[in-house]
Amino acid sequence: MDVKTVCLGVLTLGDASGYEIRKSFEDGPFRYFTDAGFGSIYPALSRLRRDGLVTCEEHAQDGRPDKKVYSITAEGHEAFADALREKPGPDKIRSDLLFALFFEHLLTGDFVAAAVDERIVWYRERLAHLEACNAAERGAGPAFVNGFGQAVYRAALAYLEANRDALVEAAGAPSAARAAE
Amino acid sequence: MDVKTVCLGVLTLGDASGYEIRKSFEDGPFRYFTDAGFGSIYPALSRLRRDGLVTCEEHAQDGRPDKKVYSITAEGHEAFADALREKPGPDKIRSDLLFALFFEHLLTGDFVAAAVDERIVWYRERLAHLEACNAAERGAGPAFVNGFGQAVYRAALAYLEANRDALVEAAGAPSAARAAE
DNA sequence: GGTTGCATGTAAATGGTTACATGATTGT
DNA sequence: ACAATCATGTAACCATTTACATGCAACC
Repeated sequence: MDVKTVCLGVLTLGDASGYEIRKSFEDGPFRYFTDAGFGSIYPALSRLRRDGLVTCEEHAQDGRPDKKVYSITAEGHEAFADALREKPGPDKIRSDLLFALFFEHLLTGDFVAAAVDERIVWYRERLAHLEACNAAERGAGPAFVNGFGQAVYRAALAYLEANRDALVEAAGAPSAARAAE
Repeated sequence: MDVKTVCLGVLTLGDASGYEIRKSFEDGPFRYFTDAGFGSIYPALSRLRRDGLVTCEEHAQDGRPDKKVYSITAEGHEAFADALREKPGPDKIRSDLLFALFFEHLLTGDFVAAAVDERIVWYRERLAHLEACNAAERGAGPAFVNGFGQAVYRAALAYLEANRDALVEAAGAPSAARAAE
């Protein structure tokens, strides 16, 4: 999903500034779809405005730059609905860690153990965040998406926990063995 | 993972041409890490060669362009091992479909049903492919990665199958209802 | 005094996709 | 005849990331 479409999606839920949209990418449900920073959001909003898909109202503030609050227009809604109906591309899992672990024979047991343990903690945090969301109140769509995320994270976490030791042993643990002597 | 590193990784498994590397992105285990096309692989190989991380031997062929077979060098191996040891970024799931389903209230039941059913078939195919791979023979790393993929795909598939009907109903099915009258 | 949060944006660099360009062979 | 497979590569375009640039307020 390109940044423009995701911004449009956020704006269907209510008016927001570029800063607030970014925040919603950090905390909100969109965290699991995009991680766009200011450098892509601000240009995206400018283009959406130029194309008439959003409007912008400036609210003066003291000691800070004007807050620009964006609202989606009727054309924006239409463009967004069109984008949603486009044939979605395939789901993708991208994991630098998994790529590295594929080459386990080039790594030490120490490294593998640390990396997997760190990822287990990370998945536990993510899962707790999803469980705390209470997405059911937001409607069927958000609940479905939240549930999907939970299912996938739970599976990933369980797999890492169950297979960590075997992989660490296979990699061999030179410095750990030395320390145990 | 950038294309250069993935190419290096493929070459640690054996010499290959750009064309063969691309093929391995379609069929092999790297399918789950990248989907780079020729337009990124050929420039990546040129840069790797320029930087001395790979060498290239041209094999003349009749009626076809020379086949350029690349081999990883000692410096290449070193650079690859360094890349593997870099702190991996977070795992990412990117799904256009899930994004669309979040906005279920803007979609028809028909659309949701078709999209989810299609994705169920897609996950079943992917899962079958992973199960057929017999990654265990290739070593502990490949087996671990393959198992992870299976675990995640199985969870995704089971979730879609279990929650499809509820989401379709929530979206409402205007044209289906009309047809049933 | 330093960090975090609020608030906006630009510019350069990176990286990747898509389309183009070529051309023989093999299978339907 | 047409599509697919083998085989390479370039060029234009697009999107995103990263770094820069500014500046106040609140908290520790």
